[in-house]
Amino acid sequence: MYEQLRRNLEEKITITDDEFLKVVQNIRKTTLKRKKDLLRKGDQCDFIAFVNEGCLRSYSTDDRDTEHVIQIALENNWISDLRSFITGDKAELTIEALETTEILVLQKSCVDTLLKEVPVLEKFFRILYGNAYVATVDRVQWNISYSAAERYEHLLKNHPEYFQRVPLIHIASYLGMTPENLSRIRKNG
Amino acid sequence: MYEQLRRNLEEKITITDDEFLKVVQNIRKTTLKRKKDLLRKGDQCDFIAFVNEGCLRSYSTDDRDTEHVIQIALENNWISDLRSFITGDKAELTIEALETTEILVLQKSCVDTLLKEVPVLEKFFRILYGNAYVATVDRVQWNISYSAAERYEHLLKNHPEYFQRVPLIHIASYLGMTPENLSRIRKNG
DNA sequence: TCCGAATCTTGATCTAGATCAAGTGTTTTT
DNA sequence: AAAAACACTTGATCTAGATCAAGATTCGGA
Repeated sequence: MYEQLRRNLEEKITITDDEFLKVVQNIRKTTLKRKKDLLRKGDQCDFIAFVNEGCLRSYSTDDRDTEHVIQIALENNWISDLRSFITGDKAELTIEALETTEILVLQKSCVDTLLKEVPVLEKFFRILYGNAYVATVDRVQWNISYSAAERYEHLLKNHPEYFQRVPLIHIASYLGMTPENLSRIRKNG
Repeated sequence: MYEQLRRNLEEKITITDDEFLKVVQNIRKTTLKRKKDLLRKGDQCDFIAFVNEGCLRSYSTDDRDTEHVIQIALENNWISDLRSFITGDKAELTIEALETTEILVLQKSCVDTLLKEVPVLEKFFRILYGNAYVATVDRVQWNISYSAAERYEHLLKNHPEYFQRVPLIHIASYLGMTPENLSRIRKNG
């Protein structure tokens, strides 16, 4: 049940059975059906979620009601509106299940308690934020520096699994282009 | 000398005189002349720098040798190639002084020691990474969602100080547009 | 204080990618 | 099993912003 989570933590930190038990005690397991929202824009995001099985996307919605996919999270990844989680501001993102998805939810209030009980988690969160940062900087640089076709090739190389699981319409949005354009790129390139 | 740094730390954490002294002992003060590089692409970025006085920019360089400004850092801000700092990979960014600039440099090796001596800095770094993340997500969302003119208005509102200090050519790059386009937007809008 | 380099502006043209529109194919739900 | 919603493709057109070019202005180092 929690082995996958434990492995994920141990990629970043060393944790004792006792400490891990404390983590588990602060976790809530949930299953979401396809199309169901884990978080809605405007609510406060007071959790981070670990994907055990399934797939979610987070997206923002602009003035013109256009959706922009920010993150795609398959199993063994964390998803949240980290900005809202960190600052306490209202969420700008909506998080939606793309398939029936099982997640482990870690509430912010629990995190605060846990950080005192299990200080090594400070390191875990530092690394988690660091990785989130690196991934996002990557995206900024790619969006700035490369053409739509180049961005597509890069994602296909680095995340081929997305193309097996996620509708192209969401991948196009994640890549910052229209589905029509992605379709044409796939046809030619 | 170090009051500004102390205030910056205390915006995020509570730190004792003793702890702060340990931080200061691990810091190196440097002054950079205009146009001089603090970091060059390809080197490892083994530090983070706090700007005491002056102004720096970080930028990436793509295949076509086009520069893309990633960060503008005036006094009281931290600058680094955080990705390289975190992962140990070679830096993709160059950091250059835009004016004569005084910085406080915190070496990665010192950070590792410091984190053991002053555990509260784990929290500081977690927050620093968190803020870096939030700022970067902001940028992704703005670049995705808004037109060049809207991005300009937003930056003008949130960072009017940039327009007093930083050449428009770098601001244009930061905003993801050509200097010509920025010039026209400023003329009309 | 002067010279060269950097910065900024304006005009003319070009293009990657968006938008609009319509049809086909494929899941999901009932 | 049928209907409805969703996903994908292809074509025609449009446009924000890039690129190219050239002149005017400002800045900063010797």
